Amino acid sequence: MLDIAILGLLEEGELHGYEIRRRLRAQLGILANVSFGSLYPALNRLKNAGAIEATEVRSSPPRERPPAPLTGSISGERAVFKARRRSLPKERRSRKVYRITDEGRRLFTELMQGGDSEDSRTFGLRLAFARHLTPSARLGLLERRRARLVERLNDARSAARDDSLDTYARSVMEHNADEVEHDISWLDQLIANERLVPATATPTRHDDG
Amino acid sequence: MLDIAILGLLEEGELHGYEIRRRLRAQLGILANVSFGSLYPALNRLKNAGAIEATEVRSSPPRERPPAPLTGSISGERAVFKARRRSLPKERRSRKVYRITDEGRRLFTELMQGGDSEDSRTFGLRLAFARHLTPSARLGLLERRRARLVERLNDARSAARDDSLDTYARSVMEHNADEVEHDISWLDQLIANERLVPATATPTRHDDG
DNA sequence: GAGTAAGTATATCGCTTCGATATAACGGCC
DNA sequence: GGCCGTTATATCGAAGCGATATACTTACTC
Repeated sequence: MLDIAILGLLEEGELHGYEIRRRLRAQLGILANVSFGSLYPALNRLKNAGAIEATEVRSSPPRERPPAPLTGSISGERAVFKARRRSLPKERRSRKVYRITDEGRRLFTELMQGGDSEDSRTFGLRLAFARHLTPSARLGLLERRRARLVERLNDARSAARDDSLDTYARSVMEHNADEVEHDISWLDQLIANERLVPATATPTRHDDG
Repeated sequence: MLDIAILGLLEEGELHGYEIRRRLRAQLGILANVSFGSLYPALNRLKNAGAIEATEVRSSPPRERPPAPLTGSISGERAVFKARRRSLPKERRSRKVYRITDEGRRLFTELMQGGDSEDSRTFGLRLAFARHLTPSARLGLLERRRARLVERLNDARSAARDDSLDTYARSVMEHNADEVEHDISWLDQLIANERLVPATATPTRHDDG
């Protein structure tokens, strides 16, 4: 699950760990509210699998710090320090910048297609990166998800009919079923849209600087 | 999370592992689609914590049916009997029947109240067992959840406004926000209902067997 | 200008949960 | 009699989470 998210982000450019997490939270919200305790192991896992490469970047702005504070020119150092504080908010401490490999791109495609999107998070993630899929793969993703939700709706409705449930449990079950229904009609819209504009769809390729 | 579900079920009568799982799936659906790989460790955990007790039951005489205090309906019993003659003789191999203790009841109350219901599953589980809470605790649960969802709605809306998102990602984000909004108005109804009927609320105490 | 709070960045630990799998006993079926 | 499906308990490895540790920088306050 995390693998899809990481590879999907790295498809668009190299990033370091902290930034990956920041973007996942900002762009995908609850879908990928990921903690470091899962992110860093996931990055190592992907690195060991050859899906990504890491480069250690030392905090090296073009200007070097004076090697030794030998003399009493404290004011000189202070000036440098001050100037630095103003002008370079960019380079911080050592980071590991991750870059996707060919194997990673292959794996990404595989993960995007394969398996069924059991939970809504995995599906949401896949759909969020759906521009990387071919139109037919995209349609397949939507339709498989829809089929699964129809199954679930049946279960949810029959669970809600259970006589042994009290007010609260029943309310939860009914709300649950309503949400699944809502999800299905959302998917129906997406599917209809896919079918209407098969050729016009998403010229989202952009040249990266 | 599982602890709440297990203790909540055992509040209403003693059950064995397999049956606990069956009921969780049937009655709570997606909320507690639990696997044995989490159920049995959870049962052992609770046992070690003194929250539940286990009794090994050897293949008892086929006459007795200990497990089901669910319905009092005659037709239901006849149906069970008939089904039994055909396919399921009900008493099979050795089982471990679990029973909640006083400590377990204390823990259950604590888990039901404590912490914030971060994910919707934990909240749904708590609400499904809300009849065990006092009216004020119930109201608190609903209001804390509502507050959290309002926060989340802000995040979701601002994430959906992000210009860098393509059609698919934006659709996911917007759908997400819509669902949160829907959740909030559902909660508003529940809260209004709680406030309207504070005395009439849920005399759900039932005499068992 | 010193102290400190907050932000950036990587990493690990223990715990929970999941999916897969093993094992075992029994009934139904051909 | 052999095999499959159901009931039942249990364990394993992998994945993910929350908490925590460490280290460096930047920003805010007195």
